[in-house]
Amino acid sequence: MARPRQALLTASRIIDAASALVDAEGLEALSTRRLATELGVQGPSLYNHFPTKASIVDAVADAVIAQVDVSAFGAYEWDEALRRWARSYHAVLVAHPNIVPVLAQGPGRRPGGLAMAEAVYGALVDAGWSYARATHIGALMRYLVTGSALGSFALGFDADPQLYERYPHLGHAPRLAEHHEAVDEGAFELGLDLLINGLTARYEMGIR
Amino acid sequence: MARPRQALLTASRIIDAASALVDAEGLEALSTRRLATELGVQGPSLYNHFPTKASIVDAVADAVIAQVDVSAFGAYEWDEALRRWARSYHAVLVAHPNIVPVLAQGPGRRPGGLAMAEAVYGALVDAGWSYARATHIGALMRYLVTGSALGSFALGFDADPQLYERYPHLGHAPRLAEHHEAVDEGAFELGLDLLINGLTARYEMGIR
DNA sequence: CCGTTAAACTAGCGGTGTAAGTTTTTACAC
DNA sequence: GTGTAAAAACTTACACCGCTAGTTTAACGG
Repeated sequence: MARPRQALLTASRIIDAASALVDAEGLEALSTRRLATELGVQGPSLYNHFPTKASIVDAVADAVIAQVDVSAFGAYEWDEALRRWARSYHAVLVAHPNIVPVLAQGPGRRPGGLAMAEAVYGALVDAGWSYARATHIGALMRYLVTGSALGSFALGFDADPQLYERYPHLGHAPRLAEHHEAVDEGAFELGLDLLINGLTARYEMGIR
Repeated sequence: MARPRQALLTASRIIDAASALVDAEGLEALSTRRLATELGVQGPSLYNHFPTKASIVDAVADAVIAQVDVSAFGAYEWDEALRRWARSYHAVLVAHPNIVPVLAQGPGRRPGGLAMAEAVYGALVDAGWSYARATHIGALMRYLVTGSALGSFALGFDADPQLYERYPHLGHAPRLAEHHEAVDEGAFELGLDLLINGLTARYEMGIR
């Protein structure tokens, strides 16, 4: 087949297929040949639309970040906005856990990530936080959200009970997987409460 | 060369060389052939000592975790112990950033990681925290430490100034890299303060 | 209508993890 | 002491990887 009358591929078709593949089978399953097969095409054809595989992965990551709702920053006080944004951010990452390792490396040059950073940082600075503190707060929220999405804490423990015989306090560890959603959500919500309540207290004391 | 009189490889020589390679050139540079070359040996010889490449990476990760100081849990109150442990954990990860993506996936079956979890969880439960809350606190601390080590927040922004022209609040972003250590440390210390002070307040109110 | 660009193809390079089988040495049982 | 089994190196090779180069054909702009 030479050039077809109707293009078989578009950037968005590629991103959609890549996202589906990563969601279903993980980052390791995303190879150029595999992705091309999924799209009914040969591997190198992808390079007519993206310069490298990394740029495809980046596009997938940015499509996920674009789903995060930042509208709270125009509608609520900084603390409530931060809380609502963090929950949306967290929910999106939990829905697409396999791409989190890419997101955890930072926004890079991805427009969605930069737009989100702009919204957060702008709202904090507008509320009166110093540039340095606004940066710290943005970093902290990213630590909490990506840390909690990057490999479930509960699922990070191997389920083999025999493994824990030598650790008297870890007897419940192999059963963590059963409640992993509750464990991970509980930790996230506790962290969110502690961070935002603590920040609010400082803010009201004038430490910004 | 058949079997040599003196074994060329041992598990610990392999782990040492792999750690050095990962520290110096990153996880991507760690290939079996490259590692073997570094050890003066052919690639497949590694498989006489480790079943898979993943098991080598795991061993490297566990050697790093083993450097974390958990001795504070026997010597201080739970909150001060938590603070000292977290700082040691953070320092170790900052010293070996390239292996953090592996650590962030959880302890798995690695003895060092399990021993650390045992120390933390045991100390929290002994201090009176409920099983559920102790789990949440352990998870939270891991989120903060791995999140802050997994790709510097400050270095996660591309340094190209042109990239930020459309984002009025991100004008300082390209210069974040200059102060990245201070930014990342500041965020980590702020998070540690907020989390532990918040937990202490709850603890003293009897919410455990 | 003609030249350029676009979008598919095939062939192939150098790399990856690792399985299989070979050779030689060492350690141990009788 | 000798026979045997295990250990630790080797070579070869397979299937896969990201990606480059060059080819073919269709669509588009002047």
